[in-house]
This record gives sequence, structure tokens and C-alpha cells, in this order.
Amino acid sequence: MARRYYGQYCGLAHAVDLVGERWALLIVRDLLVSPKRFTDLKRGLPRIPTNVLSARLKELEGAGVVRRHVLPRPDGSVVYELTDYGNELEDIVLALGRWGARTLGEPGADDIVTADALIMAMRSTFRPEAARDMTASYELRVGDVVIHVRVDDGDLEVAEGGLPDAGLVIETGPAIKALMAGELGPEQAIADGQVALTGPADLLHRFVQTFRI
Amino acid sequence: MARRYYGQYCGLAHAVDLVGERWALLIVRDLLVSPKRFTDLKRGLPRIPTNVLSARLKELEGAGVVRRHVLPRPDGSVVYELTDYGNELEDIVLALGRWGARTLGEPGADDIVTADALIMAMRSTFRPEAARDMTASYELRVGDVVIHVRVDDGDLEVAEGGLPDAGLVIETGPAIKALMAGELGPEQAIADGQVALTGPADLLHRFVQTFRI
DNA sequence: CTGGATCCCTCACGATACTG
DNA sequence: CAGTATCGTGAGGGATCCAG
Repeated sequence: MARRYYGQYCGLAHAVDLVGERWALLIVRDLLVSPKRFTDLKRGLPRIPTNVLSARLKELEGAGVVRRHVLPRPDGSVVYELTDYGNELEDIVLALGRWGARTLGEPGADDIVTADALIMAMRSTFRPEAARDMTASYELRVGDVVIHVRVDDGDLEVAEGGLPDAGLVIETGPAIKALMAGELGPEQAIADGQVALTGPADLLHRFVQTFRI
Repeated sequence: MARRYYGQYCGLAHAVDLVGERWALLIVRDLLVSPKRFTDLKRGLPRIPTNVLSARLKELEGAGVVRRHVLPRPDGSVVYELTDYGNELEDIVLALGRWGARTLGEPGADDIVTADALIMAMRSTFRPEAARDMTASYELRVGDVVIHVRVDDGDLEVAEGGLPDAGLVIETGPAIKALMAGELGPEQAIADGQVALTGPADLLHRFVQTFRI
């Protein structure tokens, strides 16, 4: 807004003005999963300084991407959520995540995986054409993050937390990236101990066909 | 790359590491139109300091997005072009430009429009479903930028420069955004003198139906 | 305890000048 | 033409502090 960085009358330049600042798209990523409070955002983005988070939220609000919502009393707390306009970034964020995942190497020592990041990763790698008429459910544990995935007749639903009646529980670590990229075969991953299953092993094949980098 | 800004093992965070720096996506935008030399890039992005352009090109090269290519003698000059991986940003850049264009206001006093920006804008607003079986050609003059557009049986081709046998020459200014967003009707635009035509006026209707923010 | 604001330091960015 | 060198400024990083 204020800062006219680029001096170009161009949709892309304007978009980058709105969401091109340093943490902005990661904030949008987390808000695409669900509305959140300041502290929730901070927890999902541990390395962001609070002043920067505060500044980004104000900028995104001013840009019409995020809405600040005060919950009714007695709670009275503040929730940030995407506007309709902000929600329309979903396809872009998913596509960019897919693009970036293709050159994602091994995780660094202090890299973390958050539930929201994993949820968006599953959404971005989902291949509807491979999931046609398919129904399956998975509980996915990566490090200490637990999410679950339901594929219901070709529709996808991903959310945080476990799933007691999951068809398959997949317990793994960073190897999940190699697995989903096809760099590591399911059998190999199990044999190496990089993936542990609770449930029928052939479901893992369907999993890697459904979610693919 | 070097700077681990985000500390997250996530495709999106990695993508933002690669192309999230301050001028990076605009450089990519211009390279999506055609390979360019350092000075050409500088001319299309007048406000970028040369050291920053230099740094971005090195980073993008290191990221595998841009390739530095030395032309054969006696020319011996250097050309920057997108790698295959870089080219795969096209849909994302187009989508982001479309998203940003929706909230693009009036141009600032010192905003410029470059040929490359306009070419990408035409590509991003093209609606194939509206251009089915259509054949048309336009020369488009916005300020002192001249490009031409061919719609050939549903296929789009946009490039810099005039087109002597264009079906319609459209001469306009910033009003083109309002026109393409449907905020300004074609007749109104002509009546106001915000658009001048050389050729049949009804082609302008087809133009605004084919290219739409 | 949530939701920030403040302070200080560093480094990336921006402007300009200059060189092979 | 294709950058490198220099230098000032402001945004980001990190820790701490404060109000409701």
C-alpha cells in the first residue's frame, strides 16, 4: 500500500505489494486452514517476531485480505480470518507450494513441520483424477504432528488431529517427502523403518498414488 | 537458499525462499515474455537498483529458476532466460496477476506500464472459453507502449510491437483497466475520448469479452 | 494468559558513482 | 554493456515489557 516499491501499474506488482512481504504468504497459508488468534499464528510461525506478525496482520487487513474479528463476550478475544478476497489466494498458494516442493531437499536441523503446513501440503498434492470414486481415510503422524485425511468418493477433507477409525495410520518423519515424490518406494520405506503402519500395507500404495508431488 | 528465513519444512516456505524476494517475481514476469539481457531487464524495471538486480539474478540462477547464457562470439553478451523449472511459474504468475488486478486502483503519477507487463496482463486475462473458434487481431497502444494480440481459432499470441494488418487498433491509457474490468463500457469509453479506435467499433466489444479481469 | 507495543541491533534494500 | 563498490536508511530479527 503505502510503499510504492515497484512503480508499475500492473496486477502482479500490486499483488506482490499486497502479499509479497516477508511472512505474508505463510500467514495466509495458516489462515487458509482455519481462522486463528494472534497466539495461534505465532505458535504456527515460531520464528516470526511479534512486531512483524502484528505489522503483517495490519497490512493484510488494510489490503482487504484478512479481517479482524472480535469474539462476543465474555471471551472477547480477537480472531483473524481471511476475507473472500483472501480466500481466493487458495489455488495460488497451493500451486506455489507444489512448485516449491519439487526442489525441497532434506529438512534442516531446526526445520519444523506444523499441522497447518502439512494440511496444506496434503491439499496441494491431492490428485482428484487418481482419487475418482475412491473412499479411504488415513491418520498421518509426521514427527509429533497428527492430522487426518479422508478421501470420500473423490472429495478431499484434511484436518488436524487423529482419526480413531482411520483405514490406515501412517507414522513417519521427513521421509514423507521422498515417499510422496516417488523417490522412495513404499516397501523400501517400510523396510528401512522410515514409515510405520497400523493397518493394511496396500493402503499405503493408494496413499502415494493419491498424494503426489 | 542461504538465508533460512522461515525454519519450516514446507513447499510454500521453500518457494517463497526461491522467488519471494523483493523484485524476483517481476523479473520472472519479464523473462516469461522472452529472454533478456541485463540492460533490457533494467529498462523494464527502472526502479530496481543495479546491485539488487544483479543479486536477484544470481539468487535465481542458484535456485535453478534462471539460466545465464553467454551468446557466441563476436557478440559475447549475456542473456538471462528461465529454466524449465522457472517456466513452470507461468500459471502462478498469471493467476497472481489476475488476483492483484482485481484491486488495482488508478495508476499513481509515476507508475509506468511496460510492454512486458502489458503482454502478461493480456495473457492473464484471456478467457479461452470466450474465444472459442474466434479469430481476431488487435494492435494495442497504451501510453507509448505498443503490443499486438492475435486470437487464432481460440489460441492466443501476444507480442511487442505493432501489427500493420490488425483488425482493430486500440489506442488508450489507464482506462484500459476499467474497460477490461467491466467498470467502463466500450461506448462510454469512446464517447469520453478515453479510447480511440482505428477499425470497426464492434470489435472492441469482442475484445472486452475476450480479455476480462 | 492473550494481544500486542517498545527497544536495539543487524542486514537487506535503495540511490548513486564508478569500472572492465 | 554488464555489472561492482560504497554508503545511508529502513525493515526484519530477537528479547523484553505492558495493558486488558
